[in-house]
Amino acid sequence: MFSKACEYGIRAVLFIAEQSQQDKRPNVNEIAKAVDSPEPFTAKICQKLARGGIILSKKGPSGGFYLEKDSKLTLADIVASIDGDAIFRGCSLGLPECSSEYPCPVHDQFQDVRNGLKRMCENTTVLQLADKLRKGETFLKL
Amino acid sequence: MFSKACEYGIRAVLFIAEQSQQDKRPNVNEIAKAVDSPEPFTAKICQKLARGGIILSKKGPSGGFYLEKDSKLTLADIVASIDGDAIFRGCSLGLPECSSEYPCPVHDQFQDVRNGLKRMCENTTVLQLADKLRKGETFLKL
DNA sequence: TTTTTTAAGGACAATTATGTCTTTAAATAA
DNA sequence: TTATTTAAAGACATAATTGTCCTTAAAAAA
Repeated sequence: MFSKACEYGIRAVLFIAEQSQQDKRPNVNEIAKAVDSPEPFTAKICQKLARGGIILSKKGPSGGFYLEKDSKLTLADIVASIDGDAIFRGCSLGLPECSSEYPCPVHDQFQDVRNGLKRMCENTTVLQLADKLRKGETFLKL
Repeated sequence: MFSKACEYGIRAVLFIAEQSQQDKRPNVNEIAKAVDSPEPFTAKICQKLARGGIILSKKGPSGGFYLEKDSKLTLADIVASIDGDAIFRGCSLGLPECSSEYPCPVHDQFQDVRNGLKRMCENTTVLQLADKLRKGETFLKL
């Protein structure tokens, strides 16, 4: 469904969000440990997310990655930033010209699934998910 | 969402189904042209589908690929045969132990989307889709 | 039987995704 | 100011996916 980079990226952002709520600013090493991902690859992904404005970063001692306290970030923002929006928009059979006027054989069937996915990702905020994490209701590794 | 191999595979099977309904048995060259896919790669995918019992094949002159007239094949069968069932079952964040007792942060949200996808793929038959193709209501390329 | 047509199979090549390492630049603290 | 900590950047390595090519085996037609 998502690329590995996107899986790690979502996990990383959720951890960063949860830490930010506690006024912490984890560095790559801490993030990689918390979400059980390869550290240098995680660094790459965090860089990309920071360049894309999805997360904020600060260099130097006690630096690291963080989110604004009132961030309105959604799952959809993270996914689009790493994997692009093909999963929300593209034809599931890869036809470049697929549309309702010129539909692929599964156009209608996938429309519903894709819209469901899109709506869910747009309506799920990172802060919501971080709350559940903090309460120990959900988990980021193992 | 799906691998390229799976996209080509679904398109190939739908073309084969539509041709089978007209008692034709297209060869790889005809399939690749009809669905606009690279011929040798398409051959590989058709081989795999034939080995998996998804489609039938016949060598020699006037040979090719075909389906039984009363095939009960669904989209889910094709996807599972090429990409496996991770898309229907696996954790969207890649956690190996994700479950309702030990859920990842997006477990509940994705449950619905994934179930929707699964149900749709299981309930959509290849013959249904081939009918629409034959009537010119849907398209396999461009 | 021979030739032709086709799928099957496997080796190979190219591309993309995943993952690592090293150097540089920024920021803080001493 | 200097040393230390950190992200940024880019080169590099590995693995997986995508794609090609060539040989073999099967089947039908001539």
